[in-house]
Amino acid sequence: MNDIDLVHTFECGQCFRWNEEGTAADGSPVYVGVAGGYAAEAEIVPHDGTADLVLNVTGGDEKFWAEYFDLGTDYSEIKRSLIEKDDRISDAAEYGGGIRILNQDMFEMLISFIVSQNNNIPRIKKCIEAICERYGTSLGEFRGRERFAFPEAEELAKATEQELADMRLGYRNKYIVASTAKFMAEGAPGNYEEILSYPGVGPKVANCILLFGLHRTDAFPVDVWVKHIMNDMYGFDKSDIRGMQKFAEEKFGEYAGYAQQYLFYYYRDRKM
DNA sequence: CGGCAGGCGGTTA
DNA sequence: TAACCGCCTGCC
Repeated sequence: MNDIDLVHTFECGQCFRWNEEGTAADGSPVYVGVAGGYAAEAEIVPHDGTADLVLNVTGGDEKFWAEYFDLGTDYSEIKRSLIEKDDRISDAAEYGGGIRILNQDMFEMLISFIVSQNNNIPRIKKCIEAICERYGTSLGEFRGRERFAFPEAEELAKATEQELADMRLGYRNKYIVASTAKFMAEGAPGNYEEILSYPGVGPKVANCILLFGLHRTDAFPVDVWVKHIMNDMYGFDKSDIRGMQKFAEEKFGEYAGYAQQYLFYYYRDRKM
């Protein structure tokens, strides 16, 4: 399989619990993370002129991990389709060509993207790790460190606003407590309107949850970076979020989420 | 010290 | 329904 690269996949802003923790003999990065309540190590190993994803996991069957890494999707076809619709995206689709949109847990996405608002990635990761260590189940030691699952809603429901405030989550503490309670009471949200009804969830966060938690690949989250990009590449006024959404819907359709990830990853490395 | 960051929610007009 | 502003915190 050629359309997979761990740096592209884990550094494009979609997940917060995978980190490069070593290097393979050939110099390629080795990532360690937790997904679905299992700790895992991931690396890419060259094989017959292509690349194999090799996992060392503490649990989860082959089906789970294939689904998690979206291995059943033909990304070459997606990139071809996007470039055909708009050749301005071709450089970005090539640059981040190994991105895979992970199939992640809905509740984890809900809380993680609430934490992400007005925040940067290193700090988001620290906050989420602190939540996992305090409220999540221990998975025992893996690769030299104790690992923790992201807490289930019933586990996180034990958290108080004060505890979360003490963990430096800031004004988001109220949203986490309220959204966890809502999730417990109503079950997982299934569409944009339901996601948007969660406290602390606005349009940007809701689109992230749609894309990463429900794999709704037509979702197109517009954050400040995407505003910069849409202004720079397509001339949109930075305040015209509705225009950007409409453009993405009409131009990229069911592949808008992939387009957003390629553009985001491409521009982020260029530090506009 | 002030300004800002990968937004949201409440208040205005 | 658009525009504005306060907000926790960390970093510059």
